[in-house]
Amino acid sequence: MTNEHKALPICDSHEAHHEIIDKIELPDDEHFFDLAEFFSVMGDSTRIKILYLLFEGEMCVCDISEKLGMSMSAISHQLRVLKNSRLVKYRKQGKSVIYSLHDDHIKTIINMGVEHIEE
Amino acid sequence: MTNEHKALPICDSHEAHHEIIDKIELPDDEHFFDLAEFFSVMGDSTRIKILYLLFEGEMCVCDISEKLGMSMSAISHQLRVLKNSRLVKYRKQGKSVIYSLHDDHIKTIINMGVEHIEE
DNA sequence: TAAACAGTTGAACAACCGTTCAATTGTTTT
DNA sequence: AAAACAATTGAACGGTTGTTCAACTGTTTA
Repeated sequence: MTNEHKALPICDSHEAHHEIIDKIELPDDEHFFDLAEFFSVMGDSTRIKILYLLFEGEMCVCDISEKLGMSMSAISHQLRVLKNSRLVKYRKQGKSVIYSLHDDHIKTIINMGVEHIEE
Repeated sequence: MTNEHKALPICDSHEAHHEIIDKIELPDDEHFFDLAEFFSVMGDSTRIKILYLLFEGEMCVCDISEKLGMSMSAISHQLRVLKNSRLVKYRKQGKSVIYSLHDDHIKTIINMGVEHIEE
């Protein structure tokens, strides 16, 4: 850890800019980390496809796997990520594990994304 | 490309499930790709920090760089990503390039993320 | 109890991504 | 015209991530 503070750039008009930017208070790094992590989870097309399927109702791993044409293992790995971020929940029924959306506001978030890319 | 269709799993109750899941129509792959790409752009803490700063008003690369304690190069690379996704826009002023939020609904999207992680 | 089945898990590999570094562009100042 | 400055760019490096494969768990069926 011999890292010293790197000399950061200071542009000519900084005397003026400082008055403004010094007043800005940002949340902790942890806040940004969590937020980025959440959006990262949405940032994979397989996971978004799974969420789209679950818009229609609960579904077992096998169904999702078949509908998306992907291995159960791949789907299971992704469901774990979605579960950890509280985007989906599950219940067990015999040999099956049945997944569903954790709650309904996920649809809203995705729709905001849809609006952005379509505008 | 000798890849044949892999044998996909079919669970016992699929006779029943098929009636439901066969009816589900998903958008094209491109739709999911674009959507995932958009959320991926939000899925990096440096980029979210930049957007947070721009909530407060327009800012040059130099200011952002100093406020976040990161090199101008790193910030510039990220601003390019944000620009390509139409999350920020810019204008030139002398030697400086001044960035601002592309529009206001970005705040809304981020706030939905904040709500999710805080609930 | 053994076989079949739905699902999970961990390791491994390739593809992707963010930062650094050095070189470069274009504008302004001297 | 030369020097200083704000910003961009491309290559390179290390770290992360998604899928595959094989092994495994737990439940149900024969």
